[in-house]
Amino acid sequence: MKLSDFELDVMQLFWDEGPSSAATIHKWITKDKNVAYTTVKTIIDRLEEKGAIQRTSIEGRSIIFAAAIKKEAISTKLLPEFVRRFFHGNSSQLVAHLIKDDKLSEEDISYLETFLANRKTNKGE
Amino acid sequence: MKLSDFELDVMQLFWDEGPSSAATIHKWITKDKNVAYTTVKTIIDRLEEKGAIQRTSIEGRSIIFAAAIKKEAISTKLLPEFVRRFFHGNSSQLVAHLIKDDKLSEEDISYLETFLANRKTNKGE
DNA sequence: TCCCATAAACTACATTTGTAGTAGTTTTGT
DNA sequence: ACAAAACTACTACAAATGTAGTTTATGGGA
Repeated sequence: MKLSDFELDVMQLFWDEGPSSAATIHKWITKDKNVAYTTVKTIIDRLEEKGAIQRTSIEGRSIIFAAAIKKEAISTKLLPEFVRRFFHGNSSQLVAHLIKDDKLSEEDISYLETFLANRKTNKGE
Repeated sequence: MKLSDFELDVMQLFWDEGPSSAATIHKWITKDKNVAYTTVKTIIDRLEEKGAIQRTSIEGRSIIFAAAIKKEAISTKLLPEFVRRFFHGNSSQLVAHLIKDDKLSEEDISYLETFLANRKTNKGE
């Protein structure tokens, strides 16, 4: 299943906020960018057609939709592609890049160091 | 500058292999998927129009193109977006994901250890 | 020198994507 | 009970994307 950028942003909300109506999604989306309600509704229609979301119930006249696919299903497919494209398929280069660009806190880095150390320890099992 | 998937794949080759003709790029591309020469040429034309590549010389009747933008310029823009979408904007979650899913090879781990060690050495400057 | 394989340039076209308007319907406040 | 607000379903449309054919010109081998 291929999702566009906008579709992914909407899925984001279903994943993070749970089952929602088009109106609710629209409210969230407009915090970031100004789009008409019908625009969001169209994206939702397309997501339903693609099978990424499904109707779960009705509240008043509003249809409540919920994610029908897991976020991991998408990220697991896109991450390797991303790594392939920009880091020669080498995940460690991505991590190095994050460190270099100061995207990781000292705490994150300590954790990583601990992990690396432990991993070595546990290897001979 | 926004590049499509196919355009990114072609840029990949310019970045990794250096200045090339459309024919050469086509040869490389067809190792992965079967597309007509003209298809690749169209992508190259579009990349040129977008300013992502530029003509550097002519060999016989072939135009040699080369990347006009750095790979980092693209990854630096796309990575945060990717992290935002799939890891709540939290890079450490991405790292955790890589660790959990065993996406780091022995090589990756050595690389990271070296990288982290060097980083420590250079920190107090 | 002359022809042809080949490369560039241009054109084409279906599909996807972002964006939104309109028409019809139903819940709900008064 | 009725009208307004709001929500769905449908339609529209330009731009981007993936894909490739056609036309034209020319570098290079026979």
